[in-house]
Order: sequence, then structure tokens, then C-alpha cells
Amino acid sequence: MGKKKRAWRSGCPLNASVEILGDRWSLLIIRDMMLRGATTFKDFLEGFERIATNVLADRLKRLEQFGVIEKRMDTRDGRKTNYKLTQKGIDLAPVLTEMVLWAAEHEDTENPELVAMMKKDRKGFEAGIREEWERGRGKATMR
Amino acid sequence: MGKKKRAWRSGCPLNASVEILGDRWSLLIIRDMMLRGATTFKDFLEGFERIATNVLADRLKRLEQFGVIEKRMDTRDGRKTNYKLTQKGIDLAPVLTEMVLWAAEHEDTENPELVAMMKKDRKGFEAGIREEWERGRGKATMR
DNA sequence: CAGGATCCGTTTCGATACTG
DNA sequence: CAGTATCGAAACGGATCCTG
Repeated sequence: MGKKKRAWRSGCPLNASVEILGDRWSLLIIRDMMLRGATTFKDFLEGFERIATNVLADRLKRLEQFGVIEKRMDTRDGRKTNYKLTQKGIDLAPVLTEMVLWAAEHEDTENPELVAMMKKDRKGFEAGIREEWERGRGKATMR
Repeated sequence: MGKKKRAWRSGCPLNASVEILGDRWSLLIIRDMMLRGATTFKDFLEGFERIATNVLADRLKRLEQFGVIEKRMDTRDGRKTNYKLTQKGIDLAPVLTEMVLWAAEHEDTENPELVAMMKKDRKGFEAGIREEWERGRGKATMR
């Protein structure tokens, strides 16, 4: 079938971001990796209010294709797969921070501790995420 | 606990942002208002690669309901309606900037002048947007 | 003509059942 | 555990039509 690709990426660089992140789940997946250290399919399923398994599988595949995350088989347990943020993925931390701060300013939101931490020491907060990521396997629950 | 069908807004404040902005068009509409001074239905139609009119109408309605934009009738020309960013809307400028910079860093993007300007003087860039917006408040058209 | 609303075929989503 | 398969529901895109 003729798959006519739309010219999403033309014009402003924002288009690329929207193409990659412009849906209901992608950013939430990335958030769960950054803040909760989610790495497995099951982690994500439990983290959300029921994302459908097929949609999750599709989003993970997409994010991998875009180079935002990478997939690795667990060397010990073949049943487990580990999803990890790439450099490109971890670089989304500032985007996430801005979105959270915006929502906190203008919407009724939960988790005021997280927001307070971001506001108080934003750079430190982002540095912490990056550090955690560099340690690789860290499963710290920052939430 | 009474679990709603989709508790989008529970948990991290990011959920609210994703609910409001997590689709293919909303952020692009906001970008066109910020960067191009788009205010009319027609402006948006021309700005994109053919967004369907029903989808555009729906997104404008949604954004208005969320308080991100507001709709006003043109006092001079009754045929025209003007869409303007609210304070809440203009406060999205940092989110936009981060997304553009992220894409510029990791994707092939166009409009390097814009990116360069953002990088060089980010705060100034955002201040310029805000200033433009304040000048446009109350006026019928911005350009 | 500007700003939509309506109809309609196509695509994607969401929920659940099922499988390696 | 980590996904597919399936199917009805919702959203999308395009064209057209309507209204002031």
C-alpha cells in the first residue's frame, strides 16, 4: 500500500521532537526510566494506569528506533530484557523538568516534593538523574 | 479506591502536561502563535502541512478549555476570530525552547539561525517572545 | 471569504486473550 | 516475563458542505 510519509520534519526543529515524543505515552515511559529506574517491560506496565501491552511494545520499539532508548537482553536471565536510556534519551531531562514545572505552576498536581526539589535545585536535580544513569544499573526510586 | 477509567492526572505532574500537549498538533499550534504570530484559523491552516480543519477546530477548542489559549472575536471584522496565548500559554516558551534545542542536538533539523539564537541568548530569546506577546494583548493582530 | 461542521474511509488505540 | 493476535472503539485525514 502506498505509504505516503508526511513531511513532519520540515520547518522548525520542534517538528522532530513532536514526531518522537508527541503522543500520550512516550514521555511517560521516559519519565519512568529517569525517575523510577524502570527498565523492564513489567516495570512500565506497573508504572502506568494500564497502558495496553501492545501499545507499550509499539512505543518501546519506536523509541528504540529513534535512538532514545536501547534494548538489551539480560545476560543472566534470558527472559528479562532491559531498556536503558541512551545519551540522547537522558538529554531529555531538561524537557521533562520544564514540563513538570509548567504543570506545577498552572495545574493542580501531585507530588509537591518532587516539584519543590526541581525548583530549589534544578541543575542539581538534573545532574542527579544523569549520575544515576551513568551508574548504569542503578534502580534508585527517586519518586 | 474509586479508580477512574483513565487517571491521567494522578502521580507525577508530568501527566497534566502530557494530557494537554501530548498529541501531534497542540505544541505546533502553540509554536506558530509564539514564533509566527499566528492568530486566525486560516493562519494555522496555512502554517502546517495541511492539518484537517476538524482536527484544528478540535485542538483549538481543547487548548482553550485548558486555558492555554483564548478566543476573541475581532471587533472590526466580525468574520475574523483571534486566538491568543494566555499567560499559561506563553509560559510554555521554556518547554518549547528545550524541545527545539534537544532536537537540534540529536536530529537533523532545519532553521539553524533560530537554534543559534536560542543557544546564544536563551533568556533573551524567551524574553523577546514574552514581550511580543504583551504588546499583542488587546490588539487585534500581531503582524 | 473565514471559520468551522459533517460525512466517510482509513489508521491507531485500548482491552483482553493468548503464546514462546 | 515479554511480548502477539484480535477486534471493537476512537481518532485521524480529506473532501465537502454550511453559515454569517
